[in-house]
Amino acid sequence: MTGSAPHDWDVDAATAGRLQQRLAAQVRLRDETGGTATVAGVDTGFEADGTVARACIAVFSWPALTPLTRVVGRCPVTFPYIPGYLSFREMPAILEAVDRLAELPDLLLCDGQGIAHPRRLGIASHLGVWLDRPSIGVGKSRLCGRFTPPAPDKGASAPLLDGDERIGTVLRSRTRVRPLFISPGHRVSHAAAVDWVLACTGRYRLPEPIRAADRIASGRAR
DNA sequence: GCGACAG
DNA sequence: ATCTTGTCGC
Repeated sequence: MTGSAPHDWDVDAATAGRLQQRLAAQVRLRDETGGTATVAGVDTGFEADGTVARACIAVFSWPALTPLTRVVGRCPVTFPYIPGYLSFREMPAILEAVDRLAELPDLLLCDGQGIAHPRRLGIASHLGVWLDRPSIGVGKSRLCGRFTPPAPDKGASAPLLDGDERIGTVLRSRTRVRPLFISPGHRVSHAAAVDWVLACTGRYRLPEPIRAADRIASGRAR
């Protein structure tokens, strides 16, 4: 469907790191989400004792946010969990799910980081570049970067910094909840990334598309 | 050498 | 991520 080299997943951490550096150079931070008509949530869970990765992509219409379709992809796990290399563990299953989509969503909200990553290629950026699609990283906790806690009110935010470089936004998606770590994945700006997350968030901490994907990926819904 | 560390 | 009951708070 998209992508390129067949086996960029069967590598060791050192090779994966070089691959991340190379792909990070392709990330664009200009907002290109203008004509968005569909927004998808992407999340991965595990089954068979953590032996198999199960990814779900839940697609919604925009701006009505009506559920349109959802697909699931599975793949044997071949890469261990190493902070900073998450995409090499989960992307194979995500791409299996992508293959089951009739058409690519206009915008992808991924569970995990975008450029808020040591080499600026968290899973949201990796997927966005791979599919050449706008993507946003929605992390439930911090991987790297420094920040001052944002005010407790919904919408309050603080920049996530790595030295003097801005790599994301620490965002209070709901009043008095633990903040989310938002960062551009690909073809989205910092500001647009935050706007999209807030626009897709309803009564809960996580945006609806990700919640929907999460319920299925984690195996507690169908 | 000593912490930190997405899911 | 996943293993797990009750429990605290809105």
